[in-house]
Amino acid sequence: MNNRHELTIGKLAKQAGVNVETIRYYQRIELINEPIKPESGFRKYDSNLVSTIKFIKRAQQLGFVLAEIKELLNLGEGNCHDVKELAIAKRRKIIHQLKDLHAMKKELDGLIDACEKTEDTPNCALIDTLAKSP
Amino acid sequence: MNNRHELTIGKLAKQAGVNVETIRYYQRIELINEPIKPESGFRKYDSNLVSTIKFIKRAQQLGFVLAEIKELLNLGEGNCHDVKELAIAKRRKIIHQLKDLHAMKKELDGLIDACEKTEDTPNCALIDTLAKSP
DNA sequence: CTTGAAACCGTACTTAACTACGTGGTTTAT
DNA sequence: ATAAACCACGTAGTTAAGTACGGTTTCAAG
Repeated sequence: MNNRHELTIGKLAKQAGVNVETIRYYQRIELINEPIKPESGFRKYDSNLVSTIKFIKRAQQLGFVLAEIKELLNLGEGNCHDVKELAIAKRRKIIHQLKDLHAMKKELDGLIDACEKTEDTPNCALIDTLAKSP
Repeated sequence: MNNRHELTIGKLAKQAGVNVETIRYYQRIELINEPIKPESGFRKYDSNLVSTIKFIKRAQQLGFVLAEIKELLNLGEGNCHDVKELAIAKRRKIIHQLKDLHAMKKELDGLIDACEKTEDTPNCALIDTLAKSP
């Protein structure tokens, strides 16, 4: 689908919706790898990196830190034994987050609903509910 | 259920599972408010703050930053008009996160499944899938 | 009533994740 | 072929969210 071609760092950054400096930062911490620099000229980036960077950004919004995202990105490599362990751990974490988010959404639904019906501010049960999630 | 009583900052921290300094930090940024100091003696904290702090910690794990959490905590106050706006925006965000997490979980399920069946590492589609989520 | 653990307080340090900056090289549009 | 725009690289600065620390005060147990 995606015509894969080569990009300069600037194009890559624009397409991925991040700053050029961010990409250079990701390279420095080895989250993505820096293409070798040709004897003369600029480095060329494969356009599939656009997806990778977008993935990183979304994963961050979901509460993953870059170190974890690095692991996620490496899941495809390495042998299955290790991959499975890691994947299961990640999944556990995600299931937990899903549970919490559901609870939070339900509370917000209730809050919004109550607001719809009355001028009276419902005393917020949101905190207690979420706090007792283990 | 929870016998509500007064705690010192140290007890509060221990019960909430955070550092004393963290509580003092939350006070500084006005995420929670500092009880007035009695003419003589230590400040006393209401035990319901335990829930509040646990809530903060969970919300952070869900990707909310302290500024947003502050808003969430204030949802109960203020008039219903504002509350509703905020709550709806938060809910939208949460729904979005739920969607992403579901997608991620499904990918991991697939990865784990593939690992179960073969020694062959399945080439990870996770990135592409997540990346195209708007 | 003393002494050791906590609380208080202000300030400074740390880590993660960028973002900016300056100097110099390369490319491209005119 | 030359200026504007962009890339390379190293270093420095920023913001959020704590964490540490050092001196003083206060409480509580023996």
